[in-house]
Amino acid sequence: MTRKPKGQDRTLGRGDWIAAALQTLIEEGVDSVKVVRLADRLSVTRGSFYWHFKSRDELLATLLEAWEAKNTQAILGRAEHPHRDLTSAVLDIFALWVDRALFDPGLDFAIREWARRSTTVHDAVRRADDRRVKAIAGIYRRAGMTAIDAFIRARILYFMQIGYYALDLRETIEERMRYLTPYLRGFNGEEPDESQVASFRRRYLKQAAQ
Amino acid sequence: MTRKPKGQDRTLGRGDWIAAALQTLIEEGVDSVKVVRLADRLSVTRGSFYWHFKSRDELLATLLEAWEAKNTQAILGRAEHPHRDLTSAVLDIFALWVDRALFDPGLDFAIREWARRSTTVHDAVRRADDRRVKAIAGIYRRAGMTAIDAFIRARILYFMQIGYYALDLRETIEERMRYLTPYLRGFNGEEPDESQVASFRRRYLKQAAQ
DNA sequence: GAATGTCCATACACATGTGTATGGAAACCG
DNA sequence: CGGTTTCCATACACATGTGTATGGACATTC
Repeated sequence: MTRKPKGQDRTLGRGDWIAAALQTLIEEGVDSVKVVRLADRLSVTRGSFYWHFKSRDELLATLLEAWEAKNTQAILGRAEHPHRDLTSAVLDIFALWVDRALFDPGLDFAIREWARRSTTVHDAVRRADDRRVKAIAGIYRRAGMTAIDAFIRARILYFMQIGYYALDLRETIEERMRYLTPYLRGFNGEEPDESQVASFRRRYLKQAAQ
Repeated sequence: MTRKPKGQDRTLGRGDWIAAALQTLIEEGVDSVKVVRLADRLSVTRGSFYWHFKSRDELLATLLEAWEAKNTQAILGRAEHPHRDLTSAVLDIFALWVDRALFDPGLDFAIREWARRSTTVHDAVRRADDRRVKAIAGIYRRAGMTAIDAFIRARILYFMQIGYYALDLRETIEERMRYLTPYLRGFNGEEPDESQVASFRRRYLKQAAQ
């Protein structure tokens, strides 16, 4: 067994196990995050795992922390950033839903599914959802709505998107870009500025083409 | 072993296994629908199961059929029924979301979670979602909207509710009844008739109190 | 009331999963 | 270059799960 500390087949670290576990979590759910399978995937035996981790539970706790630290920030950052009008603010949130580099729905949903069977995870998800909805409500508040209307509109926007992921429709970018205007009309209760919609559409269709 | 064909501890049938499996499915997900555990739950051994079913897969297929045959009908029935105005039609849909006797979100969501790991189930869920959205779109069509606007509003209403279940908020009926008016305003883009809202609220708060 | 059918217990073979104990090879460090 | 540390293989004990084979107890039927 040759050791190459910085080569291709260098030795494994906690990070490698976590990365493999995150992918399995997203693709197959928590129940499929098994130590044996990860070992197979990484082409080592379980002996390695139990050197890096105390137990499977410790790995799972780490996965939750990784999600908590990362996935909510994208939403908060965009929602709290000041915008010149309501349309551009909501389009900025839409960008999260179509750009996987900004927000990973697979991870978010895998955690959410896990949350249904673990109170610890459930509580963590609830805190995250609260923060996200509050941040989006700020957009409608700044557009001049009452606190309650802003809160409800934020819920509709956010819940609808979570529902979209729950449905697991697997539409193409083109399909998703088709109905931007009626969505904005539905969410905001006002007619959107078509030039902003068009430029948003162009931008993400081009990005997807790359 | 005493046999009492019509007594309390009568002999088991397929239906008993299916009922137990459905409950486990809802409470713990497909991955927890194990033959051993069902046998424990029913206080028999697995020998009984393999008399009634060929395999675990056969049981799972039966669960999907049970859902397909039942849970979509509630939505279609309410949505296709004619109403005197938009508010009453949408309130009639709302009733589905608050009354577990009409629509079982737990079952629906358990199936949806299962669908993420089985293409057969995924296809079945997709067909059901299509029919549901089309039916709700009919409500907005009859209220005079264009086909596209009706379709998008139906999506927002339906997706938002699926998202609500995905969030697994566990609110009380009182909390859920609090924001009816702003929800209707958000969904329909018009001011709801407050007397209709009030009577809806009274009706379901009273029902919950029983 | 003997044969048949219905429902379930028991025992067996096998697969997959967790966690522990132990030792061994490469890398690092003095 | 000998000792220590780092990382992993191997072997073992145990738990949980599926599916099969077989026989036994009760009920039904003729």
